Amino acid sequence: MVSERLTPMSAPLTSPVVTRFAPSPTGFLHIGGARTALFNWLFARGRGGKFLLRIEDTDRARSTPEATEAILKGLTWLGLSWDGGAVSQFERAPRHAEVAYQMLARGHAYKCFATQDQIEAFREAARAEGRSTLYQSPWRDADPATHPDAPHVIRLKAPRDGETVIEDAVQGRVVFRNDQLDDMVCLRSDGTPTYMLAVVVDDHDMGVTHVIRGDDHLNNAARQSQIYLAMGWAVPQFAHIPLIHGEDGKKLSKRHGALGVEDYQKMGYPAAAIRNYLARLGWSHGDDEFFSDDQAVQWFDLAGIGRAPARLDLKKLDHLTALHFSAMNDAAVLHELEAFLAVTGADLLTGAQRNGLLAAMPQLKDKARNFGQILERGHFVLISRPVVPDEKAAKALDSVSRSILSELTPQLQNASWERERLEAIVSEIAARHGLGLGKIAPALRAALAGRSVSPSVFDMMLVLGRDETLARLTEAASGS
RNA sequence: GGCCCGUUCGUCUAUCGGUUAGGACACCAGGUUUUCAACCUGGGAAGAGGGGUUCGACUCCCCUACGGGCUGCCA
Repeated sequence: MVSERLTPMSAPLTSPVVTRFAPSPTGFLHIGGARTALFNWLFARGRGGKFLLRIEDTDRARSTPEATEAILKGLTWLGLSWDGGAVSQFERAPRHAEVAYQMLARGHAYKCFATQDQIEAFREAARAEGRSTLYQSPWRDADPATHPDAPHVIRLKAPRDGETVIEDAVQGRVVFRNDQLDDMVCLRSDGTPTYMLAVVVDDHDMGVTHVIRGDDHLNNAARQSQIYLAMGWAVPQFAHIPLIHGEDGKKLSKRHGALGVEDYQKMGYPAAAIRNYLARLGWSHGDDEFFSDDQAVQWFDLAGIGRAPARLDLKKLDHLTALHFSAMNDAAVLHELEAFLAVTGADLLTGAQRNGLLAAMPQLKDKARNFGQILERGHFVLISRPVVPDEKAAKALDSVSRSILSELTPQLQNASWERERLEAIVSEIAARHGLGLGKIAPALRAALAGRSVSPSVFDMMLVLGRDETLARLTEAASGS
C-alpha cells in the first residue's frame, strides 16, 4: 500500500516539478481552494519546481473578471506566488479544438449528431429499465459518409473493454472498469472545448507533472487519462486530496459563513497562521503542529496527505495565530495590522499611533488570537487625552481611588522610569492604604486606558512615558 | 440505481502487524495572578459494526452501516 503511494509514475525523476492551481472564476477564493493552492505551492517550492496558475474560464456564463480578481488577490494575500502570468483557459480554446480534431483524425474521437433531446430520451429509457444511464452514441462507429450536415459534438472514442487505472499519490491504486466510463464530449456543438478536454490539453502544454486537486476529480482523472493515452502524452502524477468540511462535518457551503480567504483576513488572522493551519489540515509531518513556511516547504510531501476529509476548527487556528504572532517580529505584525485596517475599512494609523503600537507591540501581540485583539489591547496608545473612561472604568475611579492616584502622582514625578521602580512605588502606596495591588490597579487602568481591560498597568506606563502617564493620572485624579 | 473514495479521543492527527494507542487544540478540576488573557499541575476522552487471515490486528482481506464524490454539450 505504502509503496504504491510512494511510487512515482510516468514522470522521470529528472524532470522538474511543475504544479498548478486551476480555479474556475465563479466566486471568491474558497478556503478549500486556498488549501489546494497551498499544497501545490508547497510541493513545487520544496522541489525547486514551478507553481503555475490557470483560470478555468471556459464557462462563459458563470465566469466573471471580478471573481478572477478576487482569486488573484486571495492568493497574493496568502503569499502563494505563482510563476509566470495567470493563464486564461478560454483564450486557449483554438488549441483545444485543434487537439480534438487531431483525435478525430486518428480515430480516437468521433462526431456525434445526437441531439440533447435524444440523449435525454436515452437516459430516461435506461433509467426505466435499470440499465446504465451512460450515453451510448449510435454515431460511434457510423460511416462518415452517412454523416448529416448538422450540428454535432466531438466525443472521445473511449475503450469499452478493460480497465483504466489511476495510480494516485494519495488515494493509491484506483481501478475503473472502462464500461463505467462514457464517451465524453470534448468539443461542444458550438465548437468550444469542454472542461475535460481543456484541462488535459492545458496541463500537458504547460508541462504539469503533478496534478494536486480536490478528490471530487478522482473519477474525472480516469476519463482524462484516456485523453492522454489517445494523444500519446505522458500522464501526470495525480494526487487527489480530500475536500475540507465545515465544523459540522458537512460539505463547506455558504451557510457556514465566512469562506473566502478575504473573510479570514477580515477576521484578523495573519496569513502565516492560515498557511500553517491549512497545511496541517489533512497533511501531517509526524506530530509537528506549529511550523514556519520554510519548514513546511521542506517537509511537505504527498505521502503525508490523509485520505479522509478534515473539518475546519477555528479554535485551533486561533491557537496557531497566537504562536505565529510570537514568532513574527513587531514591525511585521504592525505592517500586516495596517493591511487588516485597510480591508476592514477602519481608519488608518497616524504616525504617532503607529509608533505607539510598535512600542507596545511585544505586549499587544503576546498570545493575541487576531488583529482585532491587538487593536483592543492597543486602545490605550491609540487614544489621546482627555481619556474618557467607559462605564466599567468609571466605576473604578471613585473618590477614594482618585485620592490614591493623586497621592501617586508626585511619587512618580522623579522616579526612574523602569518597571521595577514603578511597581515598587505603586505597591508601597497600596500597602500604605492596607490594600493589595489588585485594589488600585483597576483605577490606574481606568486612568491610563479608560477601560477595565488592558495590558498590564506597568507596561502601559512604560509605553506611554512619564509625561503622558502623569498627565492621564492627573486628569483622572482631578475627576475632569 | 451504477461506479469511486472515506471512517483512530469533541476536532486535527501519530501509528506502516506486537505501544499502558502518542501529541496538539478544545473541555473539566486545582494552583498562580493588577483586568482579559496567559501560565503551571492534574483529569476525562478514540480505533463505526461484523466476519476472516495471523502466534498476534487500529494496521491486511471481505461484508454491513454511515458520510462524501462522480454519473452534464458545469468546472
